[in-house]
Formats: sequence, structure tokens, C-alpha cells
Amino acid sequence: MKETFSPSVRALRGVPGAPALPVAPPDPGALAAKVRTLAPSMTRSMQRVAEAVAGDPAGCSHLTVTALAVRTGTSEATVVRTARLLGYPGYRDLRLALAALAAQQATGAPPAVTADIAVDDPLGDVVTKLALEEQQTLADTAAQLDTAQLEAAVNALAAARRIDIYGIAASGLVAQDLAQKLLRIGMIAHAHADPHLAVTNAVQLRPGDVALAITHSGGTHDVIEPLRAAFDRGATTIAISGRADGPVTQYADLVLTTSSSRESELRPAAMSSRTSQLLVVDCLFIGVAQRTYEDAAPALSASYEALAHRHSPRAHRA
Amino acid sequence: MKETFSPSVRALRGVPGAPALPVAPPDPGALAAKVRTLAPSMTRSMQRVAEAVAGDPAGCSHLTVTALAVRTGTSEATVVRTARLLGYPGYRDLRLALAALAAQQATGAPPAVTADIAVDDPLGDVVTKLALEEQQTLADTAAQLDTAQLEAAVNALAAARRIDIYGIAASGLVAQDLAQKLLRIGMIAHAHADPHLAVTNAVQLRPGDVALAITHSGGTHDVIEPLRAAFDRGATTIAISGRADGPVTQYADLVLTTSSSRESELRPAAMSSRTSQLLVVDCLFIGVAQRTYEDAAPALSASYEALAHRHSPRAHRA
DNA sequence: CACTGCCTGAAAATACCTTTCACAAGGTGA
DNA sequence: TCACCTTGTGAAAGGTATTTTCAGGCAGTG
Repeated sequence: MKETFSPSVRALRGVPGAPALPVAPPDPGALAAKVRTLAPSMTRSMQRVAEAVAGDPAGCSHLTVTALAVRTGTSEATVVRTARLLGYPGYRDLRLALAALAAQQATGAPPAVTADIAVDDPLGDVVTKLALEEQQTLADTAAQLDTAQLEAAVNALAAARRIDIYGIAASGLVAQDLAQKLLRIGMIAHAHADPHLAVTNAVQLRPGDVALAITHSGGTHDVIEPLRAAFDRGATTIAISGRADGPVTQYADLVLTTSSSRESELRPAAMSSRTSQLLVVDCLFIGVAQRTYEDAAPALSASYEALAHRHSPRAHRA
Repeated sequence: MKETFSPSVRALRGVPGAPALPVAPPDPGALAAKVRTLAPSMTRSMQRVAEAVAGDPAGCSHLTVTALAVRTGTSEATVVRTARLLGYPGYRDLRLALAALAAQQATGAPPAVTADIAVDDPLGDVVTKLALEEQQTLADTAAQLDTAQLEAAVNALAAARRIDIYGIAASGLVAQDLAQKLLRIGMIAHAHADPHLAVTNAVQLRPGDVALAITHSGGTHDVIEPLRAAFDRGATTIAISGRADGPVTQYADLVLTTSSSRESELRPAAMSSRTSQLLVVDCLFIGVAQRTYEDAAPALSASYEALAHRHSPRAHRA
């Protein structure tokens, strides 16, 4: 057929463990998450369609392309385009997924109160809402995470001679978190927050090494530049991006998309994006630990013991 | 055909109690029963089709009439006839019902993976398990969080002249996260990772200031010492601790307890404790932002704008 | 102000579903 | 046994839904 979008400049470079499958038989449950994640990269017309299907899967599953186009005030072409963007081969399949989703919702039907946090909310409500939103974010992220890309990323990391991780601000903390954990199991990993140093280090990378950029917006210059440098040097590059089509994906061999719910005034997008990023990063870590288990397990134990004397005895009860 | 009601807004909340359906499409769940009931009145070819759809709804929902005809060794006409007999207007609708049924079945029998993550788990399972565990951790944390202590902590923070935050390793990242966010809304906050510097700074604190220690074990010397110093200087001290009775609580005016699920070999306790800590920290932040809204809101907007030029234009659509 | 790139919907092209129709198999009555 | 009818069946025609193509229009850029 044809490539509707191919983010990577050299899509076909041999990445260790890269799957050849275009695939992803789209999971019905992931639809709402996918809509939220992809909404920013949609055009206005497509957003209308996406909102319609996400808002009323049951109703929309009855509609033909033409009917849905009329209902959303767009054209059949736009409906099909939206279906494609959501990961389905065409509208027909989206419609099937819609029916499935509707059935799921009818069965389970957990109301899931997701009201925005208001300025005058009592603290008890804030706690509840925040926890629910984070849980939602986790579920969304897990649902839409591309396992094939994840697998490829894990394999690349596990085999890497050296791993550089780029992240700024909130994403910088996630980068550090990953670096810390990888170091614990004996990998050579470093998190760079300083863009200049990051680039300086990036040019040291060579094929077999891995560079990983973490960015919520998908367009943060300061992490794109080092990733690009690493890309040019032939290292395997991975992007953990909040947007599947952000500029950062141009220089990424592998892209892991995080999902973020809409932000409200008091709750910046960075919060849910951080949750989402951390989940992805944890998955990467566990995957790597699994694949290097022989080395990882003793390394983990050793690091625990090394820290023991830093804690008071009382903390060791139970 | 005719759409009398506006689909846009009302769709957003699928009310379970409202039937409203004209009941044209038979309930998906009844399909298997209907097949058994009607089987005797079916011709042999039609029985083959009926068996196929009843036996593998998920698989059959992917097939076109033609494909299903081939699979059952019959013709398109027979497939359509069977669909009609089962009560659907045509094959198209049977197919939708099949998808719905498949989804129901899948939902009904979710293994509910709560097992530990094993070394040989496929990555898909890792993602699911990890997400579920984190969700559980969030729910637990929210449930046991002491709102009164939280409220007191928020008030202390909102009124503080200066805020020092101590955390080491994984907790250090949480400390940084909180500091970053508080800085964004104009508070004077600093996260200390270096124990010596932390103590050095702690002695500068005075009543009205706030010192906050984050520790999973509740007994980490390196964060207890600076907290103690701050305590001795008369500052308000807060502990975010994984144990309600850890040594750190001796020097804490307010204690916020985090919850952490059991750790497994591959999943260090630090992971869930981090999730829990972040939730607490987010609650603190939102609480403070609420109470200093007049100052916080403009400060947040300002920080967004200041960063705008650091991102590529594509990320700014919508 | 021209230009470029992208969104968009109308219409053509295609795929899919439905209907028609003729044939074949099995039964029934002479 | 044959002639005739009934009924099941699939091939192909017919119609509808979906997909693709294409050109006009609009916003942003130099």
C-alpha cells in the first residue's frame, strides 16, 4: 500500500531486535487512550471525528462512514483518515473496534469520575482525583504502548556498550531515574541534563551504543540535538515522546509513545506525562534486567547491602 | 437517517441506566443460545456458518462475507441467510455483534494478573503487571493518607519563607520534582542531595521555614540528619516516610506516610515507593498552589511562555 | 505578494454486501 | 421407473459502503 507517515529518516536501518511487523492489531480498550494521545497531532476536522467516536462508541458503531461524516460535519475522507491515524486499516475496522469497546463499557461500566481539580476543592478531593487521574494515565499508557517497539528498545539497551539518556526539567528526573536503575544492574548509563555536555558526549557514541531522549512535547530542542548527534554517529536512538509525530521522532530508530491526559490549570500536563514516562522507563528497566539476569541479580543484591549501613537499625525490622 | 438530537455534548457520559435502544440488534450474549435454538431449523450449510461464528466470534469478526463463506465452505448467500436467521438485518450487523461479543468474552475472563513479575515474563505481561501494581499503589496511598496531616503540611508550606527538601537516590528525584514545581509557582524551595550541604543549609532555617525529608525506609541517616538540624532550629519539619514509626518521625512535626507494596526480586520496593511519594508530593503541590493561587497562576503561565521558544513549532499545534 | 505546504471535501474507483436466479439434489406421486 | 415439484445452494449481477484520488482553498513564510 502506501506509507502514510514514516517518522524516521532511515526507517530501515538494521536495529537489533527490530520487528518487521507493521502490525499492532489495535486493542479496543486502547482507543480512548489513543484518542487523547494523538489528539494534539490531529487537524481540527479529525479531532471532531475522534471526539465523536471516543465520546459515543456505541452510537458511532451504528453509523456508516457517510453518516459519521455528516454527524461530525466533515467528509468521508476525513473519517477514514482519522481511522487510519488511530491505527486501524480503515473505517470498517474502527467500527468493529467501536462495537467491541461499547460492549466492554456496557459490561464493566465503571463511572470513573474524572472532574478537573478546582481551586476550592478540599484536600481530600484533591487526593482522590489526583490518584484516579494517575491511575487512568497508567492504564492508558499500558494500553497504547507498542510492545514491539518496547521489545526492540529493551534488546538494544541490554546489548549496549554505553547508554546516554537525555531529558530536561521534569523529563530530566525520569532520565535520572532510569540511569540510576541501569547503573544498579551494572550497565553503563548516564543521564544528561546539560544540553551542551549532552551533545559533547553524544558524539562519542558509536553503533551498538544507545541514546535515549525523553520529552513530553516531542519537540524539545535541548534533547533533540544530542539525540541527533547520536543518530548521526550511528548509535541506536530511542525516543520516549508524548507525541508520536514530534520532531524528535525524526532521529529516533525506536519511538515509545507516552499518553497524557489533558491538563488543567492546576494540574500541568507534566504531572501525568511524568507518570506515563516513569511507567515506560520501568518497563524498559525490567526488560533489561530480565535479559541480563545473570549479571543483574547479583548486582542488585550487592547494591542493597552496600547501602545497609546508611540506614538505622529500626528500619530493618520486618 | 434522521438525527433529532445533537450528538456532540451528551455523548460524553455514557449513562448505564438508559436503555433508549430500539432493540433492533439482538443482545450479543444471546448469540450462542440462539444458534443452539435455531440450529434444528437450519440447513446443513447454514449450520456450518452458525457453528463457526458461535465457536470463534473474535476470529470471525475479522472476516468479510466472502472469507467466511470460504472458511465454512459455503457461499456468500448462505452466510447472509444465516445472519438473517439469527435476527440481524444482514451480515454487516452480525459482524458488529460478533466483535461486541468477543469483547465481552475477553472482558469477562481477564486473568487479573497480580502475580509477581518473573524473569521469563513476556514484555506485554510486564507492562500490564507493572501498570496494575502502580495503580494499586496509588489507590493504597490515597486511601491511607492522613488528610489532616496533609492539610497542616500544605499550610506550612504555603506560608513558608523558605523550603528545604532532603532526599537521597530514588527519593532524591522526588525531592527534586517537588522543588522544581514549587519554584515554578514562586516559592523558595531547594532540594538537597548532598548530606553535608543539606546540614549546612539546614542550620540557616528558622521558625516559619519548612524542612521536608523524603525517605522510603524512614531511617536514612543522610536525610534524617539535616531534618534534625532544621528541627533543632525551630523550623517546621515534615517527613514523607514509608514507615509511620521510622526514626525520621522523631524529628518531624508532621508525618505523611507512603504506602508501598511488597517488592519482588526484579521490582525493587523503590519503584512503588517512588509512585507513592510522587502522589503525596503532587498533593502537597496542588494544595500549595490552591492556597497561593493569586501568585501561582500567573507564575505558572509565565514559566510556560518562557519555555515556548525551546520547542519546535510543530509541537504547538492545537 | 507570491509561494509553499497542508487540510479538506467532492467525486471517482474499489471493495464489500445483498439480491437474484438458475441449477442440482432429493423427495413425491403417477 | 419417470415426471414433477420442493428446497438447498452457489455464481454472478446489482447495489451500497468504503477507500482513494485530486484539485481547490487556506494559513503561514519568505
